[in-house]
Amino acid sequence: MTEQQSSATRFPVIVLFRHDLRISDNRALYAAANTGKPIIPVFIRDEGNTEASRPAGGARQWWLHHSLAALSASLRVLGANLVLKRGATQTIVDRLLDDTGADMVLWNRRYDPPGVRTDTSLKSELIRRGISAESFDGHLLHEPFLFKTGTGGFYRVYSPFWRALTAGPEPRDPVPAPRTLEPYHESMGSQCLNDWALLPEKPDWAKDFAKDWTPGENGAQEKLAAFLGGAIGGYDHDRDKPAIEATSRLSPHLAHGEITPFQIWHALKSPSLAREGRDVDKFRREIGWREFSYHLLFNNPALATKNYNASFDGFAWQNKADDLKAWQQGRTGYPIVDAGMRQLWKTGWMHNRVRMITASFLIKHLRIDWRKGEAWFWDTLVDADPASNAASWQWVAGSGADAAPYFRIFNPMLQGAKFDSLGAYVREFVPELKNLSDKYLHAPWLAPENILNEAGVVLGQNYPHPIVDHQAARQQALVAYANTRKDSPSH
DNA sequence: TTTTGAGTTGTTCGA
DNA sequence: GTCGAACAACTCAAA
Repeated sequence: MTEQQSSATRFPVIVLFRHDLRISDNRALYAAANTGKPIIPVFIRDEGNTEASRPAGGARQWWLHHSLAALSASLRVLGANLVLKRGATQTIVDRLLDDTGADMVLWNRRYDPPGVRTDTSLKSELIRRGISAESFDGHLLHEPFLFKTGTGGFYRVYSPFWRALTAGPEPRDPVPAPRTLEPYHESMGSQCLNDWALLPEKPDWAKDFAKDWTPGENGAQEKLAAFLGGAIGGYDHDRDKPAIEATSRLSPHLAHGEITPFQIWHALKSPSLAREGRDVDKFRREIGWREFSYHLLFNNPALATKNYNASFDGFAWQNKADDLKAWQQGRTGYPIVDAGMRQLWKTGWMHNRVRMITASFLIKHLRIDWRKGEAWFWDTLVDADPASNAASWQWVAGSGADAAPYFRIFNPMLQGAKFDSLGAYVREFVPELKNLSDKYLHAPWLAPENILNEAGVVLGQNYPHPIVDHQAARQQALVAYANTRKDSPSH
């Protein structure tokens, strides 16, 4: 070995972690390990300004704390120490390069607009200075900047998007976790995770989260294995029933990159699942919706703040503060809505079907701007995702790409009766109604006085009267929508 | 260029 | 009780 080669191998390589908190199927980490160089894994908390990233909401911060602890432990087993830093990405990286003499920086790509901006500028700056900088896939099966319609645009409708995605080359296989990492022995002055104060105190509203969730890569793999070994068998049939554990619950793990869509895709090809073809297809399409949401966000950076369809800009929102508060606290008087909002607050997650019901209620029954709902979900969901959250709220509002028609207004009583017919979901999260019979559970105000008495329900005291009348609210929403269409410039 | 078929998740009304 | 139509056109994506 020449003098030059041996000195080249001595320079460490920096691996940036962001929302890819895993060691398996981590192509940046894998590539770093293959260089044989000492490795410095770094997580930079770059939340000083919204130009760099949308600051994590409270529930995501709780998750992030535990996920970083898990990642740190996994890396230590491999021989590397995770370095925690806080500040602007470029500044921190510059300092690390100066301090260590590292000549290579690797990371996995982000697709949210601030992340893209930050990483694009970082890469060009590093390359300009002769530092080797490379990024890898992992967060998405498709690269939004490569994925185009036949005429060169981006997809605005899900079905053609999905057809094109599945007609393309089979997604790559996952790469394994590195067996070992070459340690870097200098102290890097890592900050202390506890000092970041990511966990809530006084009150500790996340105290029940750990009953449902195990943040980290191991937790993610356990959830996947449990799902593929069980619930996927009834996925097509039961996934809309919130009382049944019929969904994968992988969303927070995906949001933090503790598992990749490549790993999920690969696992779905297992021969043991061959008999569940229909359910597997259905689940794959949900992965597809996550991809589509990122596709939309990548091509519409303001997806979380601006109506995708500008003809909604003139919509007459009511935005009553009391109504918003009642919705957030699960006190609307509509049991299925309240159950959902309380599940969200208690567990940091809400069943997908109920997300649609609660979102529809906020937007159409209360006529509160979808952005206020999006912001609440962003703050309270452990799986809050910049793409899925924004795209889904716009979908419900009717303002999004390939959105639900505006006149599609969920009826909370019907939805409750249809998808929580036995009432187990409502009874779990709205216990004050638990003794009410199925017949009135989704519309307690219709129950005769004696039935309410027997169930211990006193409307207006231990459970609210409905804050709006369904029929009237529906009519008003349709009128507001019709007026918007009349006023919109395109008409 | 034009045409064509299609488009996650619903509700209500009236026959 | 069941069923089909109306609700709104609009625009996308590919042939």
